[in-house]
Amino acid sequence: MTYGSKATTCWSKFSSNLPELPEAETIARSLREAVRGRKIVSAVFLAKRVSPHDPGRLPGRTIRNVARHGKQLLLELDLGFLHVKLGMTGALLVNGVRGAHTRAVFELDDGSHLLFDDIRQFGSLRLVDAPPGSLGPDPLEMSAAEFAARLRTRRGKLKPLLLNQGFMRGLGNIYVDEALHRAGLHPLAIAERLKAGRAEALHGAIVELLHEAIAHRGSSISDYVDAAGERGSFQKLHRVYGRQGEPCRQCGEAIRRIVVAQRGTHYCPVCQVARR
DNA sequence: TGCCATGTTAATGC
DNA sequence: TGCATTAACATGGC
Repeated sequence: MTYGSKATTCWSKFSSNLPELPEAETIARSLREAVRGRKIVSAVFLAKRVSPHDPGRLPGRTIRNVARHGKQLLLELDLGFLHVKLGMTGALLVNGVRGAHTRAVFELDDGSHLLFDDIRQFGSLRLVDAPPGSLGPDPLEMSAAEFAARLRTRRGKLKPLLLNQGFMRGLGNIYVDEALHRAGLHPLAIAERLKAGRAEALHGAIVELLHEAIAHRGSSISDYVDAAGERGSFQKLHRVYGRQGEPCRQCGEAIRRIVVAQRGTHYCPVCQVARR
């Protein structure tokens, strides 16, 4: 992905590939500073796939705040919410350069522009009256005991369960693999069979992982170079994701890659032993 | 060239 | 009901 050029310095890029909770949090924080209090002057949608059904409601609305909801974003307006699903390649750019993958352009009352770029168009923008209620709790807003209690009721495998946004919102493929490694749990382990202590330890690993990733502004796994140097850096600290064949940082064993629930799944066969 | 990567949703079957 | 499986969507990268 390339947007703008190094010669163009007066814009900021709030994006990441494969955005999960830490990337969405990073985007929300930086976007909040840039657009809070701004009024939307005009909104143009360039792709039907990603445009809301009633875009005419947007002009004149004031953006009161920007919140993260799992791995999604909510622009809180003075009338409803603009619900942003980033999908795999969605990006929100303040004063970005309009390009072939720009799907929406919002003109704001201070003269700035907010772009929604999305190469693969898995993302969407919708106007809603209330935050979506169909997702599970946020891992950062849930106690370890609550998490363990929820795990206990599930008979599925850990990997697909943690990817399931209805069970818990915010984790995607990268952070599920990283969390399971930190907790020493095999991706195929059955949720309900975990002892309470191990379930709570998994929650602790998830929270610690997410906080570290947020501190590093998330993971950027594409090779683009941002003019402002605002790429996330957490990809350098991945312990298993994308490291198949490389030595486990904990024990030296080669990281293995298997497919679970149609997703590449990375784990250490020594540190993450399947128990029965 | 054709497959892979990904998140989400839907469909189907057990 | 929950869980597994498969497909669809889009497109750049290899």
